[in-house]
Amino acid sequence: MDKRNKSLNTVDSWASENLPISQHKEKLVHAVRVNPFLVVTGETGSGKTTQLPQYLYHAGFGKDGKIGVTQPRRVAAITVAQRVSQEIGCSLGREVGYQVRFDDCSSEDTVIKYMTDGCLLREILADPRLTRYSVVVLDEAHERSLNTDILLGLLKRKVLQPQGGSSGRSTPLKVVVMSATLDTDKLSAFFGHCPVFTIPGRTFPVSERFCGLIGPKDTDSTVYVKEVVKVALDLHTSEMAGDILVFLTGQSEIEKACDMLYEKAEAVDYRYDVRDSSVEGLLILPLYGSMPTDQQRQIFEPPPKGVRKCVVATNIAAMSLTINGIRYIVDSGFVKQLNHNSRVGMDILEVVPISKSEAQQRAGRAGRTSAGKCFRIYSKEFWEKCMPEYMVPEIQRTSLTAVILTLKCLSVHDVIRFPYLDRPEERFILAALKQLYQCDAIDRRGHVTRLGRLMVEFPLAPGLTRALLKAASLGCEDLLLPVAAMLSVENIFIRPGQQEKQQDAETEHRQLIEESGSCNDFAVLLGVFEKCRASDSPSAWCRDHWIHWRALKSAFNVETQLREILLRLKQQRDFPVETFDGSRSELFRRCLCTGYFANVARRSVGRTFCTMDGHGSVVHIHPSSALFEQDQLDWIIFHDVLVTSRVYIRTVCPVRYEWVKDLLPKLHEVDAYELSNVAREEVTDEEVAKWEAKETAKRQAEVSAEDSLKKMERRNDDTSVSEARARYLQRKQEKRQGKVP
DNA sequence: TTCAGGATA
Repeated sequence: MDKRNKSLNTVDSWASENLPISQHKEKLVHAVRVNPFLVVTGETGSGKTTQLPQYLYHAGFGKDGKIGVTQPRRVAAITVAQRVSQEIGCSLGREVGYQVRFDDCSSEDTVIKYMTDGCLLREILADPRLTRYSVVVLDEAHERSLNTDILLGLLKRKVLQPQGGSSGRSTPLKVVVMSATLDTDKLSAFFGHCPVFTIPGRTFPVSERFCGLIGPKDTDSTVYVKEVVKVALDLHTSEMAGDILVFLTGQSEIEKACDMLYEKAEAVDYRYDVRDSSVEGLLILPLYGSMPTDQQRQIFEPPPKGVRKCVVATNIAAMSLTINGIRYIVDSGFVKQLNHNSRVGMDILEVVPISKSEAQQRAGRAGRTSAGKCFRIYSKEFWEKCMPEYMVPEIQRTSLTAVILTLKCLSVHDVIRFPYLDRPEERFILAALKQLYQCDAIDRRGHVTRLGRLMVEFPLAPGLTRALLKAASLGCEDLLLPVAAMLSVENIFIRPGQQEKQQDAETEHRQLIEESGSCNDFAVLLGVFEKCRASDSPSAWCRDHWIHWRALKSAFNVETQLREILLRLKQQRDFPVETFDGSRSELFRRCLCTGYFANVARRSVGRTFCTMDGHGSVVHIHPSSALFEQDQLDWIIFHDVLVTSRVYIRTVCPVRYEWVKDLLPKLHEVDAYELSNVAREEVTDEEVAKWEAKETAKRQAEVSAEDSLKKMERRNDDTSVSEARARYLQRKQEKRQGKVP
């Protein structure tokens, strides 16, 4: 083992003493002792993540309970726990441990527990008062992950509620929120203007330059690949030794840029054109999430002598990976972001400008080991006019269905007035409530049903969980468990960039579709899962069929986890049991209908379909589907929507009208404001019974399908939300005046 | 007639 490796693995005892945070040790411990809430801010390199929990541990905070520290990402939770266990001098999993999905490395002895924010949220479901913790530290709060945002709101409430003997905790829970950026005033105000503790960072200065190649009018994102290449080559010839990190948006852009870099570097011999005589060549390396890990090794190794390394990466290099030796940054100024569009009720992957704080974080990647330089391809004007101060937090961009169910299960009934640090748009919350009502997770008054309590246990989207539970009640969970697992991992079908290989892959995939023996994409997924698992060499089977082995391996893991959860729940006495008389194919598709009936579409003109969710969007079946170019379809359900050149639906299954017709009224009959439980105390059981009787009568009156479709479309247009609110308020007022019995 | 940024339980 060489020296470099050794120094990476040993913990130098003086290092932690030398960190910027160490001189604030006593003050920090005191601040936690006297305040229920504390905000700690400090740049990367301040040592707050590794040191603060240790200070609290040595100060005795671990005597009354654990010190829990959350991270938004798995790797961070694991590596920080490793580091801290070495510093304390215990084996990992004893006094210092971690817990992430599929990997619990903690024990009864564990006092400092690092975990993902999602893990802590799960723990709160089982133990709402967090009786096993004395301190909870939410780290990286500035990243504003969905789970951290929910935890912020929950912890704000938990600590303010009176606690004592009966609640199972002797001392009040302490909450520390750690954030890197300067937006700490908002966090402090959120927690009743709690104190903010600032720790100076230890990073090197990074000079920033706007190259001005992209201005506010350059909305066409294809330009930035070319500009980024130009700037990277310019700096290669004009700057002193040091590696380059280029930020781009995605795999295809990165591959394009790498091709161009190679081409140009060959056309002009850059080895003889560089300012620094110690730099001879350029090593170009792509880096993105779905890249095979064996190809990533070179990225983290120092380049050969005389060679400058140029890593072309996605945001993965800004968030979760650190590459040593980077001195130069080339920032495209863009990122791909999944945004929920509630007007069409779909998620759209968009290329958007990054925020100023993200740009600063990207620049900071050049100042980890020495002073660096950041080249931004956009103009100062672009910075000022197009880039927001902070990123829109995840909670305001994504589907809230699963999160709202979690809140409801934690007795947060009025989910609209929950203390959000940044409130999601009301229509997003209402849409989530509606979806939960549609899959029977909550009742008309917004209360969690027995089914909803079962559903919250699964780490899946509620619609998929509903289909799984339906199958379980019918005793055919073996059909849905693999499907649920396959749909919760990344796409398993490989689509290579090269034309020849692409055709090869397509032939293999078509073969798999035919072998599944049915025109149903869900059945294709089930077939792939079963065939691969049954083969002698699953990894070779994947290679032969152009299937992502990494994705399938993780699907096997997820399936096992889902099966364990289901087994546990099935032991409950009141687990639902149903019977069904029909073919296996029909059984399978009817289970899917139960979960996905909100995603139902009907044939429209030609090969287009029209969604029946009230938006009435025109959609196309994606060319990768088994149902693509099928002419005999009428009603279909689908798993998700992809908006690119057209609105595509993927993972499709044909259904019969009789299977969905009884479910369809549920798509439009409900008043979403009632579900939010704004006026829980005012809605009586009798009122609900009357309302339901009225709805049944209305349903019976709907004679033809055509009729109900028209009604649905009318009721669910853009004004439906305001109308619903008006109806609700009117009823409330009438009730107050005694008009309604 | 196609194109998946990054996470998470």
